Amino acid sequence: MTPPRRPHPGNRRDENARLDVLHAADDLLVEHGFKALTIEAIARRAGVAKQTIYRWWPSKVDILLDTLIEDSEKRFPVPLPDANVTAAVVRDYLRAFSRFLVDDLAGKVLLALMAEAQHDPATAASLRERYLDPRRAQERDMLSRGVETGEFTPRLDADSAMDVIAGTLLYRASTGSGIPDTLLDTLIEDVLKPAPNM
Amino acid sequence: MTPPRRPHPGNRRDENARLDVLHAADDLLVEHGFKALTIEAIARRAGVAKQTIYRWWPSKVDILLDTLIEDSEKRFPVPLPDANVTAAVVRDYLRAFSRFLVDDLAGKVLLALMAEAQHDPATAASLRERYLDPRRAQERDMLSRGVETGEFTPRLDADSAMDVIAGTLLYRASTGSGIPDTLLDTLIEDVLKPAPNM
Amino acid sequence: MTPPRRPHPGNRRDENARLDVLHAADDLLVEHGFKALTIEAIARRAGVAKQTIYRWWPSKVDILLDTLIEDSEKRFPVPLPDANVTAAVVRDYLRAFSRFLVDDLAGKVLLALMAEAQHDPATAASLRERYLDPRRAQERDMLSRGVETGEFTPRLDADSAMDVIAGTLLYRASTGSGIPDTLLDTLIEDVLKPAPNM
Amino acid sequence: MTPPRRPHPGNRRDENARLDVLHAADDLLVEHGFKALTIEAIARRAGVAKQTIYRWWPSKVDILLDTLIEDSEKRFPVPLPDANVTAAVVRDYLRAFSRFLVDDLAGKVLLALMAEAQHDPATAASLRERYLDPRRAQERDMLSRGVETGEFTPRLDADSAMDVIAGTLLYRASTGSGIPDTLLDTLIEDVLKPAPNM
DNA sequence: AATTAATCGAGACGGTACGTCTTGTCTTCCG
DNA sequence: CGGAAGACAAGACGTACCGTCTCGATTAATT
Repeated sequence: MTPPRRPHPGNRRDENARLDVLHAADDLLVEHGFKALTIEAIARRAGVAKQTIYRWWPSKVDILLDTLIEDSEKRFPVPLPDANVTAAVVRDYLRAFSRFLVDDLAGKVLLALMAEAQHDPATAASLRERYLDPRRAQERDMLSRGVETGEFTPRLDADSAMDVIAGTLLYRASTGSGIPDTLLDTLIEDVLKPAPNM
Repeated sequence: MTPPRRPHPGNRRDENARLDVLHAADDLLVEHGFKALTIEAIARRAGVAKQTIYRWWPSKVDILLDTLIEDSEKRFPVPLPDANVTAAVVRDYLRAFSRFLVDDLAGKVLLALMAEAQHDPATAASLRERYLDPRRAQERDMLSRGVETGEFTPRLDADSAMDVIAGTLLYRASTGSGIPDTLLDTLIEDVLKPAPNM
Repeated sequence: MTPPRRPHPGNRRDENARLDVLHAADDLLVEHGFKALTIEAIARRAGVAKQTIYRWWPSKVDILLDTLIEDSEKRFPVPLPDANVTAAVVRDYLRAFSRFLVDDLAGKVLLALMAEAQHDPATAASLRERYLDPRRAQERDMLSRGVETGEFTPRLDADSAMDVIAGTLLYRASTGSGIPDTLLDTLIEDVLKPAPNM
Repeated sequence: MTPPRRPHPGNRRDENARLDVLHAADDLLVEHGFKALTIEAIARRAGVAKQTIYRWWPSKVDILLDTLIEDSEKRFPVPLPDANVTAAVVRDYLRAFSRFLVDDLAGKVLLALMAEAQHDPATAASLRERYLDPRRAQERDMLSRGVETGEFTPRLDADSAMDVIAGTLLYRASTGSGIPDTLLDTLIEDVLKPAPNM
């Protein structure tokens, strides 16, 4: 009588449901903003029962984190640990990051999560553990190697330097100001102080 | 029947009610976070009717903005337009700003509003118009005068330079990392490039 | 600058305000029903301050009672105590009452107050004291004199007989069934049993 | 966290909640009157969420109607269509109705709904469709059969006769006058005119 | 004439209830 | 057992009235 909405794969986790939820959350965030991103709305849009969401994700923040981690890795991977860290490599990485924040719809997810982290300690913890800290470790490593090879001579430690750069880019992106190449280049010059033979 | 709990000032706005709401909102934000900052909770805590809040504030964000504007002016006023802008003046101003963000409970209001602005365009507009833009205009003016007198020789325009500094400080504060004086000093050195006779 | 809204008669009660309130209440009841008859709506419509209403009337029910008493006296006065009570006199009185209930907008006020009396004991008391009891006393007297002169030979006492007649008419009016003359005539015949030489 | 106060039967309607609401509404009406019968109060008393009430009942009137219909059927059922309609049967039915109105707490529900119907057309429609019309149809049938068998010889049609009787009884009950047996008996005599061999 | 006293329109106030929405939990039934 | 469906208790949303109050103006009667 009732048409089967979706083939149930039995007692294994339904990969279709998982993807539907991820996409629904992403779409809702982009289309209607974080305020409209309720569990009910996601379930409605994904054609999924609320319980299915609660079963697999502790909160809507974790849904976004899942998509953010996947997308970040695709859009602006940190250069591999064994790569040669030249000034150009770092600049390209930061440009990719800037484009992710400003032009990429997936970048909105990061901005939204950064904001939500300010409102909710649990989000702050998840975001830090699953996203910020791992990436920062890679970035710190990248910069450190650049410093070791004399490519950069920053006055700040690698972590603080990354805070200056990331903080500036996030601030510009979050206020909708955009990030011109000249701004980023000057920032790299002033903070990282690359060797003149760049 | 019910004893009057507070003298009604008639058909003029009740200053007591206004202050009670402001303080209640502030306290709730600090004690229980932005998530607990509901109109109902503010009304309950302030001993005020919900309608009194809706009558005078379009949203809870505007309540926070009212407290933020007052507190900012008290805690870290921008140096007056006719003041002599030395490197020390700028450094002191930025230190006051840093302390506001890190140590002052009122600083949490700014961080919360920055976050909420990311979630809600209306908040973004209010925050920009009533707080960020006016202060930025003063700060830009401050820096520009310092540049004119040769006190600073930044490679960036005054606005971008302020974005770097503010973005960095806000990022550090929002992640709970703290803002050591050495970080701020180096940031000033690298970005604003003060004259050596500082 | 501001045009004077209404000439104040000074420290005497403003008769215009009184009439405006009465008419506003009446109009609102007829146009939008009892549910829309709020003090705020009356004040709004009458162009009067709420306090002016609360100063002179204990409740909105008393406003309606004021209009009801005036209108009833005009539309269907009880025959004077010294009048000769013939069957025709009684029938004419009851027909006037029926018309008041069914056709007259003022009759809606009585139906509304009867209903409200069921919901609110204070209304029941006011309605009884200021309206029902005085009229019933006159009606009882009217019937009693008709019985004394042999015009009627009811099996019930005057009060119960009036309850049957009034109850029936109010029920028909309140259900919107209307009150045909034949129904009223038969009711008089069966209950009051007038002398055959009517 | 919160211990389950009641076993959840899942996605089927919770019969316990339904009964709790019905009883809470009934109790509140009897104890504090119609004015205190708010959805919030019912929910509070029943230990039920407001949404649960709004999910199943369009308005508080429909809650009362549910209880009224059940109680009426129990307390004073109309004699079955195939029963022999003697004067005694009709008198007993009307006495049960009178007792329901005067002595039974459930009778207050009918009086309250009759009153509310006067204030609110939607209530009038519901009350008529779900209660008054069905019962009246049965009563009309009862009387008609009594007339056909010569048990009664009323001057009025069955419907009008019932209006006289019901109107009188409701009026007496609503004014708190009570309904003595002699009043009811005389009313039956005068209006229905039963055959003398009663 | 100056003062006093009451009325008036206006509207702020602390409350309560409205009907809607979302939360996270729980239960049923189907595949 | 996973998943769709959806009932449930809880509680916030923003609005409408309640009845009380205070304001500043206006006007009549009393100094």
